[in-house]
Amino acid sequence: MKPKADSCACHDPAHAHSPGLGPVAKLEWASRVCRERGLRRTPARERVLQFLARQERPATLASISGDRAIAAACDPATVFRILQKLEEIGVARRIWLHERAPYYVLLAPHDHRDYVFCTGCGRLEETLLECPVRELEKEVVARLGYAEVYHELGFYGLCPECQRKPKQGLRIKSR
Amino acid sequence: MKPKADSCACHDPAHAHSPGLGPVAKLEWASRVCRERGLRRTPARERVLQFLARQERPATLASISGDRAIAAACDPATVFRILQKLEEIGVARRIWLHERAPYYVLLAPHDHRDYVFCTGCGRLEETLLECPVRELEKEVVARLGYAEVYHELGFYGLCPECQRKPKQGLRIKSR
DNA sequence: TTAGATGCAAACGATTTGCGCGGAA
DNA sequence: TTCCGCGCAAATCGTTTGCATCTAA
Repeated sequence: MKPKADSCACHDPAHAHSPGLGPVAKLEWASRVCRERGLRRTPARERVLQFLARQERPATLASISGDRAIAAACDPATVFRILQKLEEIGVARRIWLHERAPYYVLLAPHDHRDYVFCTGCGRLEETLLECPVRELEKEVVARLGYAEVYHELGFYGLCPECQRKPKQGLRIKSR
Repeated sequence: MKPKADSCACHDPAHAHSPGLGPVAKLEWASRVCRERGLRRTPARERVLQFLARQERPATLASISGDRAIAAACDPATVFRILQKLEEIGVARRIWLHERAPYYVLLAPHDHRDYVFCTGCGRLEETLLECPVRELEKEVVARLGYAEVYHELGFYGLCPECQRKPKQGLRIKSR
């Protein structure tokens, strides 16, 4: 864990946070940061990074370590530790979306997405809406004195499909 | 659980969501909704509601059931079930703020707050900033077809105090 | 009188850790 | 040759549930 690099960990307010890189560039960026931070290159981490890079939305530890290629090659505990490390060096972020289990997202410079989570079925999708909150981050810095500020914006509601279902199983199992 | 009332469960887009009621009015509102929904009036729930009503920020199950008055009077499991029920009838909401344990907030008509969470020490405070996201909720309804939409906006960063501490214990224990 | 609430203790689900081994640097 | 990273199994943590009892209505 060398104290080397200062690669973007997405805290730079100058970043546009919106369009985002493609999976390839993302993976490249992530690998580079890992290397710069002195992490050893291991097949396990390589797979996890690949998986995350092509993900369109946050993934849980279960879904990651459940992935065919990953499950075949490495233990969930390892995946957990990899994710932990990735978060530590600012390559991934752990977020909570009304579930007991956290989700993980690969960060990437100039990238920011917001999601809608269906409280009926748990479906998760990008809003693709212009996010007005980045301005507010500045306020949090200026008025409240916080540093390295980022935000998380989540929408919750019933997706069209769940609206058609009987009023019964509306809310997802509370766990 | 009678299907009676239709009291505001904070999904009405007409609501201003901003200033909010005082603790007393809040408690009154909550009690009323409980009654209308056919919940029995019990001392345990009364205390929990009182506690939540005077809270300025989201509270965890642990902090609630750890409260002197509450701990003396009822079991954590009971508090859990009360909170569960409150959420069910739209009086409280469960949210996640980068912790394994969820937080609970008492809802109230015309009330909406956003918080900043310090990733260094876990401190939680209101931003008191004008929240621009309510507009976006409409978009989520209009463009994505979701219903009963609400949002959650959280800011994360290092509070002034934690910025002064050594770079060591910066990030809170990941658990 | 009766269905909803409660307490206690046990069960669970998912993360997190200890430990000894193996492989990248 | 050294540590970092890995797998396996066990520990933890906080939530969630089963069941018998109590109580508001």
